[in-house]
Amino acid sequence: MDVRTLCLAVLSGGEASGYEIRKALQEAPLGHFQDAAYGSIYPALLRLSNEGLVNGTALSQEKRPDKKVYSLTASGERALRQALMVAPGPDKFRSDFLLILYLADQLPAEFIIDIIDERMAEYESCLAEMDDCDACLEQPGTRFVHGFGQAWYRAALDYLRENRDRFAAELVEMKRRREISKETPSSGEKAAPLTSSVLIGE
Amino acid sequence: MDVRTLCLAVLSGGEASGYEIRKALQEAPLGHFQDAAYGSIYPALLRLSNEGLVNGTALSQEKRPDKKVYSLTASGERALRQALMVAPGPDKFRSDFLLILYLADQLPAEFIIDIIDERMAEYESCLAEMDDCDACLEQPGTRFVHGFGQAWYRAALDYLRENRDRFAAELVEMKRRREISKETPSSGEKAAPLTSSVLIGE
DNA sequence: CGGTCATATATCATTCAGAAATATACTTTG
DNA sequence: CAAAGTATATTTCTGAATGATATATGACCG
Repeated sequence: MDVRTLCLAVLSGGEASGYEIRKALQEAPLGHFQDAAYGSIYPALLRLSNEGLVNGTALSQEKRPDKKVYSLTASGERALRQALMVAPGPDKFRSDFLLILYLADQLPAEFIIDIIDERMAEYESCLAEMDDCDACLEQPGTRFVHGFGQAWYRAALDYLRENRDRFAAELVEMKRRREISKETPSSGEKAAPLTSSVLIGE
Repeated sequence: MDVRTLCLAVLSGGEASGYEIRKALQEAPLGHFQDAAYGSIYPALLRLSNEGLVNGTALSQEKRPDKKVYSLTASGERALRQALMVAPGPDKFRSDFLLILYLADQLPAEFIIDIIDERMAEYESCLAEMDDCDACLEQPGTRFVHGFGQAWYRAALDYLRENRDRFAAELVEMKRRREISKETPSSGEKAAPLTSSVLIGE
C-alpha cells in the first residue's frame, strides 16, 4: 500500500501529526505489517492536504516543538475506502535471516547457531509484548489481525526451537564430510568406501 | 539484502543469466523470502562484472534470444561470504491483506469474507506446491528454510480457518449495533436531543 | 495470420528507504 | 553540574528499488 493510503489509514483512527503517524506505523499492531519513513510521510501529507483529503492545523506546543496535526476530511474517508476496497495483492516478505540459513553450508556453523538463537530471543520478546497489548483487542479487526500475528510468531518460534539442534548437527556433519573428501580427493563423489578414512578422521 | 548480494547468492548455486536469476528469485524456495526486479538485476550484474565479482559470457542461442551467462569469481565468492556474515536485520513483512482486515469495520462484511476465502485458497495451493518441491530437500540449509516456510503458511492457514466464522459474526453484529445506534441516537455519545430531526430525515 | 506466451535484455519515471540536519526540552550518567 | 543521551517534531537529500514499457525472437494456437 502506498504511503498516502497508509497515512489516511492511520488518520481514520483520529487526528495525528507526521511524527505520530510514523510512530503508529512502527508500534503494534500496524507496525507488524506496514511501515513508512519520514521521508515518505511528510511529502505524502503535503500532497494529501493540497488535494483536500486531509486538513492540517499548525499546533504550537509548550515544552515540545510545534507540530502540524492532520485529520481526515469526508473526501479523504472516501478515498481511503476506495483504496481498501480492491482485492489485496500478495504479501511481501523479505528475510535476510532466511537467506543466510539458505546458504548456511557456505558459512561457519557457530555463526548460524548464533543468529538462530538471537532470532528465537527476538520472537520470544515480541510474543511477550503482544500478550499485553490491550489496544489490540478492542475491535474485531484489530483483534483478528493481532491473533494472526501471534499465531505467526508462535509458529516461527516453535519451528526454530524444534529444528535448531538437528540443523546444527547436519551442518557439522556436512562440514566434516567435506573436509574428509578434501583430504582424500581420490574417494570423491561416487560410491566411495569412506569407512576407514572416517575412522581415521575420528 | 541488496540486489547485488542477491545476484551473488543465486550465482553461488551455478552460472545463470539475468533472466534466470530473476526466475530463481520468484520460484520456491528463494522466492518466498527474497525478490528483485529486472530493473535492478541487470544494472547490478553490469556493476558486479566491472568490479570483477562475476564473469559474464555472451552466449548466442538458436531458437532463443542470445543471453549473457554470469558466474561467480573467487573474489565474488569472498564478497558473498562477507555480506552474509553479518547479523541479519529484522525481517520485513508488508501485508495489504492485514491492513484491510485491520480496518474491516469500515468496509462491507461480504468483501472481508471474500478476501479471507481467497487468501485461504492461495495458502492451500502454496502449501500443496511446497509439498512436492524436491530441490528444497537436498541440503540442510534449503531443507531448514523450506520447513520454516511450510510451518509459517500452515499456521496462517490454520488461523484463518479457525477464526473466519467468528470474525464474520463479529463484523455483522457490529454493523447491526451501529445501525441501531443510528436509529436511536438518544443512546449515542452525549444524549443529544436530535431525535425529531433524525426521524424527519428518515 | 494475428494473438499470446516464454525467453532475453535494456531503460526510465516514480517511489521509497534511510540518513542526516535542525531545533527544543527533559532525563540520565559520570 | 556538565555532558550525553532520549523523546518530540519537521525537513531535505541521496541512492536504491519497483514497476512499467520498449525491443527482439521464436513457439504455439485457433
